[in-house]
Amino acid sequence: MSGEAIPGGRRHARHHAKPPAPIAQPRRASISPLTVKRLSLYLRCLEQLAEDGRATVSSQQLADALGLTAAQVRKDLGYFGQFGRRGVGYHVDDLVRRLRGIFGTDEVWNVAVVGVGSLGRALLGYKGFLKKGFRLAAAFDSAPGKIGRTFGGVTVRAMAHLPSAVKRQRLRLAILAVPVEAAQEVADAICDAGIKAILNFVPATLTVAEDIAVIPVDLAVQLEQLSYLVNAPAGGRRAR
Amino acid sequence: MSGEAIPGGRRHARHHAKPPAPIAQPRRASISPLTVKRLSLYLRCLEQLAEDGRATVSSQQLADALGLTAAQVRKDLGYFGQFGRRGVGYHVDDLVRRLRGIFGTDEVWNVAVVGVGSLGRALLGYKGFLKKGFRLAAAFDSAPGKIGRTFGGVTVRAMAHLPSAVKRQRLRLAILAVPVEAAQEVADAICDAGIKAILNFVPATLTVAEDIAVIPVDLAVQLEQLSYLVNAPAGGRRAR
DNA sequence: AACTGTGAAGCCATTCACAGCT
DNA sequence: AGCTGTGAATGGCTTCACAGTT
Repeated sequence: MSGEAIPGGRRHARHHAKPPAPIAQPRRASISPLTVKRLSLYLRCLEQLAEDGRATVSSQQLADALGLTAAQVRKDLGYFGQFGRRGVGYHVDDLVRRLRGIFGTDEVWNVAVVGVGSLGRALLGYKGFLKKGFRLAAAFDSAPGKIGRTFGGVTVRAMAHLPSAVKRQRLRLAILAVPVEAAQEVADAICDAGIKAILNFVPATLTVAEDIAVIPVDLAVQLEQLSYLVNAPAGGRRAR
Repeated sequence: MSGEAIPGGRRHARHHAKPPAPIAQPRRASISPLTVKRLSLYLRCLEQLAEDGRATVSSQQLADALGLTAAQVRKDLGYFGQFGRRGVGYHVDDLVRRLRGIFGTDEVWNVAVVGVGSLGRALLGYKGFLKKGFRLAAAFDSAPGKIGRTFGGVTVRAMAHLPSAVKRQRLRLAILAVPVEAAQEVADAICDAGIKAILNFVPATLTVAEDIAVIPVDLAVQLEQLSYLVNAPAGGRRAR
């Protein structure tokens, strides 16, 4: 009811490589979500390395830092181009730039926070997003008592203002943090307003159009994963 | 590098079914984390169905509600026992009970919140965890200004009290929400105190003993996944 | 000598398809 | 007839292993 059959479009004419590759954002061809998730971890790690002043890093070092294999690091990066230099490794600053290009976070994305309960407020107060290329730039709620109040420098507006804000502020991402009863209705409004992707903190499965991306973050589910692991007689531990 | 080589034991002499099967928590044999995650979603969905007064549900209906296939639902459940009745489906209340047994959440788990910044406070204020079997029962911080204050009915204590609280309150899970610089140090303290699993909100990879489970929840990473999907010229949308 | 990039192999997860209950 | 439980087939992700580059 959501992970629809993928269009499965034919695409991607493979033009053969160029040695170091010109700019970021090269070929594409439906990359696994697992790969994309690891890409985020590579980026986070590389940003740390850059801050520490490291110039280059090998796939093995990256793998060790994240609990992966060197081959996997190379393969993941290989889907997007040839970013390394044989015998040398990857240039940290360069790879950071390329990864940001892949995510689009070389430019700042404005993000809407919809639902300003305690979680929404906590997110508005977190200053770490900007460094990663995300600015929580607008907040919406339906409670009259919240509208007009300011959290983390952002003034809460009525839901009715969402569509115009989407255009004016070029909002493409929304963080959904409303009560579970309201979730689907609000999600519909968000999509109608022109938002392209939703980070869903609500413990409910949203039904949205095919071209809207949704990533669920259900904290109770995460705790359950943990209690399973602790409860399990045998079996694997999780990484990190 | 984490998902250790599996024992791979031969086991499970197939003793032919017992109609409804005795109690929950039957066989086990290193289940995929992906399966465990879906199990949480089944449970969430079933709890909703139970609230709505539904008596039975088929694998197809469950699959439709979550964007999966009926075969996958049956296979996932099949790892843990024979919970359904052919020709009928699954009894909702029964399956809820069995799934809770698998997660261990038929009893309430006390959880420690370590780091009472805005995110920690928001979590302490969220009342939805208890219904899922988790009680945020203790909070710790190192800032003198926070110690003694109460959030969501929980009084913040100094980190030094963690070890005794672990024993007294039988804390096995901790939510880590401290600043990134302190994360590894605090994680070490948490593990020393006897905590068995960590929900890690800090954007850093923790190094912990093999027998400690860690599940990372990096919100910037999640936003990056979304921006990738929106940025991507072609390719799949995510579910939910 | 060090290290990347990448086909091929291996492994794991999902889907298929159907036997077996109700 | 309806629906589960599960081997077998399929498909996808990861690891291997090595050619290629610095």
